[in-house]
Amino acid sequence: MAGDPMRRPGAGQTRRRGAALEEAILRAAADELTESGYGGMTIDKVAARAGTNKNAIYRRWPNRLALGIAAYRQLSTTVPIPDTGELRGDVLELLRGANRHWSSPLGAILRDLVAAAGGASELLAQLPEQSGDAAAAPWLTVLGRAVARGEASPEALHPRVATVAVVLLRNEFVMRGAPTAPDDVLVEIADEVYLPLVRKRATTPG
Amino acid sequence: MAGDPMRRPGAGQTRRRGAALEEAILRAAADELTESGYGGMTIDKVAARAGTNKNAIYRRWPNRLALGIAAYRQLSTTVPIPDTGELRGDVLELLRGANRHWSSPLGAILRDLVAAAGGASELLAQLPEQSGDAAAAPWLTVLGRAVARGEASPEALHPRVATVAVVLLRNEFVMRGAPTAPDDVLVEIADEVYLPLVRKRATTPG
DNA sequence: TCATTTACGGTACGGACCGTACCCTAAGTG
DNA sequence: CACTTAGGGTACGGTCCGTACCGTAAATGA
Repeated sequence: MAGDPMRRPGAGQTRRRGAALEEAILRAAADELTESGYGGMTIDKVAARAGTNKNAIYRRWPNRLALGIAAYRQLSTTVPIPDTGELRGDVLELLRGANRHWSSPLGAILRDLVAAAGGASELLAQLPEQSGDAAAAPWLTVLGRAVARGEASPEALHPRVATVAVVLLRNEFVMRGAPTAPDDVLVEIADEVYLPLVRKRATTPG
Repeated sequence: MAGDPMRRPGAGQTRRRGAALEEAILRAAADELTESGYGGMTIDKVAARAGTNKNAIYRRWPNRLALGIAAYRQLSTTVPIPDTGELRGDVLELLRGANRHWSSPLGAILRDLVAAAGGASELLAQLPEQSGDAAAAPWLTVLGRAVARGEASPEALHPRVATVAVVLLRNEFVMRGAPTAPDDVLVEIADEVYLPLVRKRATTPG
């Protein structure tokens, strides 16, 4: 399973081209990413695993980072939106999902990619979870239901407000290098920050 | 100013040792950091600029990252704590300071270092602004005064709550690769999230 | 004062990768 | 069945890390 080129060694060596080859490269790159992380994803190794060579890769992607981002996109999955019936439960569920994601190997890869992009927004934009509104969508959905139930204020239906909780959690990973945030932290973020923020609040003075 | 070894070329070449040499190396590394960023801070270049060689460096730091962190500490300065007389003014002032910091070359260096540490908490802890409570201190001070004035709720005097604003701003830098966050964003963070959060709030149901 | 130990400086090297170049050949194309 | 396009094999230059070795200046102490 590791290191086996996709080409059958002895069989009729039909030489892949175009899309077929591209998919093989992406699969190989994704495998390398999950096995060794972005730092360990070497162009030579990807080429070897895909049963091709560096030419075919550099003909398609300008550099290692671009390949890494493309490969990561194959690995990222969409988040299921919880519906526990009350806001707090949904919030904790979303936070736990994010916690699992960021503490998984996938999370480490994503952090490395973001770091390697070094603020190049045209590259960052290619990462699914950076697409801003894409990341905000589940939160807005959950909040929308809470607003309908009267649990949350309509003013909270604002991307920056809605995503506060997950941004705080992400900060835990970036600053502390924590492997996994303990559940206390999630509860604290929810109870001390997020829920007070989005619940119906009195109009504030001056 | 660039590339000049600290040793006078022709003069009596008194060979530096111990602390004197260590300081010279750190100065050279800090200069390289500001000139070329962390990615451009090469061990060879640091050694050349310090007028020494790689041995002297590797005898003191185990690798490039450790040297980078040590050098960065020399560059980081402490934040002045604003006192405008009202919470909103202080918050915006602190946010603007953070904005300047993160968008400066120093901010890029810090991001690269955090990224290179890749979650190694023993390294991250060496960075001044990661020391958690150190970063929270100005916010707690400003909030403390606001609480005394009756502008903020005492419950806000909690590191995780107090630092929410700057965490959100930092997120702007990490996710978007924005050079500088426009002032609108700071105002939005303050008015939409932070101030509603820390102002006196009614005890929440359930 | 002089032998001994310690720490620097010079230099070379192995090793890992990146990204590029060349050349041959299989796969598509008309 | 030419002809063009895209893969595959391979080699190479270049950069940088981290280590090793060896001669020598600086500290140490008898």
